[in-house]
Amino acid sequence: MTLDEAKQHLIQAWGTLGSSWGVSRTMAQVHALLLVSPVPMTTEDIMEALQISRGNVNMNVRDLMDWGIVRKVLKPGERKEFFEAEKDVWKIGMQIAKERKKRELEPIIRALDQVSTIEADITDPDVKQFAETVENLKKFANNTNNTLETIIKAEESMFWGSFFKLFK
Amino acid sequence: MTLDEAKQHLIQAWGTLGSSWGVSRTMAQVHALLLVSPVPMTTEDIMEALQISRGNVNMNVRDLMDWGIVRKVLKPGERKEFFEAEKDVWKIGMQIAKERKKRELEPIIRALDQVSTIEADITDPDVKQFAETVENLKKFANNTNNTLETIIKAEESMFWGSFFKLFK
DNA sequence: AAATACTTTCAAAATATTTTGAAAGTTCAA
DNA sequence: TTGAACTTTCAAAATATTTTGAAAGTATTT
Repeated sequence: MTLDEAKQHLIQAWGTLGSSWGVSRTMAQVHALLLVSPVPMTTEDIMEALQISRGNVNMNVRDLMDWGIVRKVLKPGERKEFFEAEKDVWKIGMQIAKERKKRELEPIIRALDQVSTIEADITDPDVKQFAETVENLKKFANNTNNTLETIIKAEESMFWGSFFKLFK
Repeated sequence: MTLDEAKQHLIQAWGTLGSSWGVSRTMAQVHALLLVSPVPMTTEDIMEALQISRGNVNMNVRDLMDWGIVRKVLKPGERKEFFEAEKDVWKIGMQIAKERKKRELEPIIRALDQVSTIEADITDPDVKQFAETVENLKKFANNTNNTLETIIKAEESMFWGSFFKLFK
């Protein structure tokens, strides 16, 4: 398998993985492409490599930056913008966990809290089952939230730990 | 908020959550509906509650059964099939983790292994970056896989633990 | 101030996914 | 064996999502 074949394989697989986790196929592919590139790429490089339009690249790169896993790089003397992906796989995982927690876990916790304000007769089996299920979902969601919080905090303090070591 | 309003809210929120995690909105809604129902429901009950077609209900219920979080219930003397959701939230979580591991994590690990068979000059920086990134992705994916495996196994042995206690 | 070199936006087009419903299939009782 | 009661399938229709590309916007140089 040549490098280009291998890259194509990986980009395809990453796109498929993305789309089964609710991330658009193309966004995942752009991410994979930047991930395996040894140097930052321009919009045109990406258009060329994935055969997609300028607008599409622009949009997906912006989303990846919103996720905090791709950065804009400006080269002195160049007008064009370059993009590079975070290469530390653990950091990528943490960043995605952090964002999904904020974007998807916290909203569902708020929705569950809302829905708990139901005022009704607890002797009605329908009401009872509902209240109980919601209560259990809340517990589970809060647990997940706290666990992630702990891991993310640990990760960040480890980062600052190594950061400060540089100055010892 | 009345029970019906609360149910509607929850079903909506669950649908939204599902679709941001790559599960079809309707499948998540059917799941939520069964989750808060105190009794098993028929295809027609579900059609009525969510205002969707028979074929749609049939398909989504089948998928939920494939995920192992909804069961078919046959009532003696009734021709119709009833469906009920697993109510134990922790079990639901474990079951989903188990399935996604099988359906999405393991395939990507295989893809990464495939892509590592690239035979090329390691002094080429392009090849080097690629090999390194793939290596790191593999480590991360295998780690995740093993962690899940451990949790699932622990969960299952706990289940068998409590199961056998019944016979003491 | 105008020209150049880019980036961003967004309505329309293309594509992908989901939904429908009627026909085919199945099961069971008479 | 037939027919009634149900479930499943799947091609076509509806809907949702993604993609395009050209126009508008922005920043920099001359």
